[in-house]
Amino acid sequence: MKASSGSGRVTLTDVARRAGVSHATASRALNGSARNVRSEYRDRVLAAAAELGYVANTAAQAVARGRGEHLALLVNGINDDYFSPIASAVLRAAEADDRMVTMISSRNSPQQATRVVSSLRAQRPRAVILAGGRSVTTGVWDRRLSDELGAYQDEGGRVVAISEEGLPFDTVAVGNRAAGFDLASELADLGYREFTVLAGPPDARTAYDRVQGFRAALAERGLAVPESRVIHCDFDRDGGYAAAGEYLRRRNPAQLVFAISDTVAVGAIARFREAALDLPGDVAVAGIDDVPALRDVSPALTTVRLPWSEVGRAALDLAVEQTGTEPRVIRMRGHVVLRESTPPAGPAPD
Amino acid sequence: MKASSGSGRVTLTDVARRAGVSHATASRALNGSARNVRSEYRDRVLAAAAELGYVANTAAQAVARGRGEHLALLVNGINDDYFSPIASAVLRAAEADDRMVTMISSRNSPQQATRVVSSLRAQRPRAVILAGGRSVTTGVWDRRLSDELGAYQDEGGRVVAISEEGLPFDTVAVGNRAAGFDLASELADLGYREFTVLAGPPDARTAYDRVQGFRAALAERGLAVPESRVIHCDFDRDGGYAAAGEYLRRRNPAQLVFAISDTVAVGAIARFREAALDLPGDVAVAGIDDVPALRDVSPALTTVRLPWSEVGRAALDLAVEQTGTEPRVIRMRGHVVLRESTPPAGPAPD
DNA sequence: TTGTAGGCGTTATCAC
DNA sequence: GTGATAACGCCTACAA
Repeated sequence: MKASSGSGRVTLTDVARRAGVSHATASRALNGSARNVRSEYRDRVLAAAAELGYVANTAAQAVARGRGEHLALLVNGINDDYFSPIASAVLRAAEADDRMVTMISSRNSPQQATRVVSSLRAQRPRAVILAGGRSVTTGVWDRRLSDELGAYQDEGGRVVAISEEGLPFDTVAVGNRAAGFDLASELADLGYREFTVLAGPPDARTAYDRVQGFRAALAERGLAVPESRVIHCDFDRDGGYAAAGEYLRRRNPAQLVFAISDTVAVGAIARFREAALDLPGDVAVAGIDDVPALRDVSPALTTVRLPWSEVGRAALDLAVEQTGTEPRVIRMRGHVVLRESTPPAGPAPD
Repeated sequence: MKASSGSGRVTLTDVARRAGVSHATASRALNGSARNVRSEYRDRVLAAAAELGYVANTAAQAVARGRGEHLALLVNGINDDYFSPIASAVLRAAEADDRMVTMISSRNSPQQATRVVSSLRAQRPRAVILAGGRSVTTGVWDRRLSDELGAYQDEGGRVVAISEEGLPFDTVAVGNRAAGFDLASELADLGYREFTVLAGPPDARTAYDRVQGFRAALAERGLAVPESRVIHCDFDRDGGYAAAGEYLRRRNPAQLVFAISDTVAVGAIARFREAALDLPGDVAVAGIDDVPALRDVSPALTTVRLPWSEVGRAALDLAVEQTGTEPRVIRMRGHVVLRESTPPAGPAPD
């Protein structure tokens, strides 16, 4: 039944020989596109392959076809605590499609990124997906990286960017600006008027867009966030913790603290709790992302759920679909989830 | 400088031609092992490669050499909320080594797993790492999967298993039993005497080992967990939530609820909070894993930190090191982290 | 040290 | 439909 007996690998030639046909026929029966093989032969080949435990060599296929079938996923760092929801969404979509994905991290560095894309290029994947997202600073997209990706495209590869708009590639845009906008709208509707923003790094596009959207919605209502109430910080839990400390230090309390992400919000909450603040009594808190691992924080966090699964799905479709056309951009929008951390507020602050 | 000009891919032959040497020399200068190439030629080749933007085709290399340089990582599912700490540890180690990793999920199913290993085999990676871990049921390791992995080994590939002991491969064992043992020891020292165990699935090896260790430590002290206080559940947050509900229903309160993982513990805590229990006043809670995203739950969770980074490192070393010897096994042990959720307890329960 | 030639496992082009 | 035969891009004896 299973002949893992011999120590060597089984090749197509072996299968062909055993089936009494040529390599060509065996190839066609097993992996070929045109299904022009007499069923008798086809069966013999399939049987032989099964008996020998034959497994096609994708590397050889890749060199013969000029390109592999797998996808490459470029993330910009692998944290211990959370895995980029974007990356895991892409992985899940790929799983559903039975696609292999090779992951590689750019280590948050443009220099490394070009090196890394170069070695991605070496793999000749069908497409590379840029799962940039949260911590990507605008600076990462320097000239060389673009060149490298351009070269890859020239070679016939597809590039799909997630959440990084403005790149000359197919892109799936998550509505970062919209997320901020919708959140601010709902909060204003709840009666909030005075906000402090934990704004993330000044050069992080994602963070910037979220803050922009937030402010735009407020502006429509004649509200605003003065610069004195914008606190920049790292795009993670500790950044939120530190920023919350700064907030306390400034002694300029707001009704609500808007953190550009749930992780930042959680750090802030931890800090507030240390300061014995009552949440949401003393201050309300809201984030963006709706990270599942944080469902059980208390108070339950108001946030904006981003449609990561759909984003992953869309990215995969873009990566696989054969379109020689212009860069396409798919736009997605999250939705606000109101929870305990932002109860309805009185019409005016103290 | 950079000639991404032409739309075709640049091959070794192109580089050789431009440098005025043979394929062979170019190959040796760029990727070869023996450094037997006159420095003048070498420089010319390197220059030509740079000018042309040459990137070696790993697929072709893999065909020629018989095996690729990348690693394959088999996980058993990709969750939205957290990414297996094992997988991310392996990824980080690979990143440090500049190794590419192709990820694939077995989808928690033995049938799928064999299929999946088969397609892994097709990629001819240098090694495949089994990042099984938490949700692997013993049943997953059925005959066919082993056969498939065996065949892969026969072909010259290396297999490294993480946290799944007893397999005929190199393995990095995390001390699951030890984790349970150490935790129970510390808790007993704190004065706890009566425990309920949220034990995870009956057929999950990891969970089983943790419970075993827990009981063993208690036994040494003349303590025990009666079967009536063992509650099986899914190995995730919702499992913990449900199990905690069952605990409440049984009206058989214990001093401490031991959940076989932090995620389970968090679900339980959520349920307890809904029931308006005071934690840790009414009941203490402890878990295992020390998942970073859960650092800020309240009360802060007593747990066992497992050395995932070291595990990942070790797995990578095993995967890369050339040892034709017997299956090696590296054993690692975590350490207990006592926090608010398990304050010192009085010597006797009520 | 360098180049020539053959081979790695598949696919693709053509005659048959 | 099927089977030689030539790519595919690279590596590696082997010979020079």
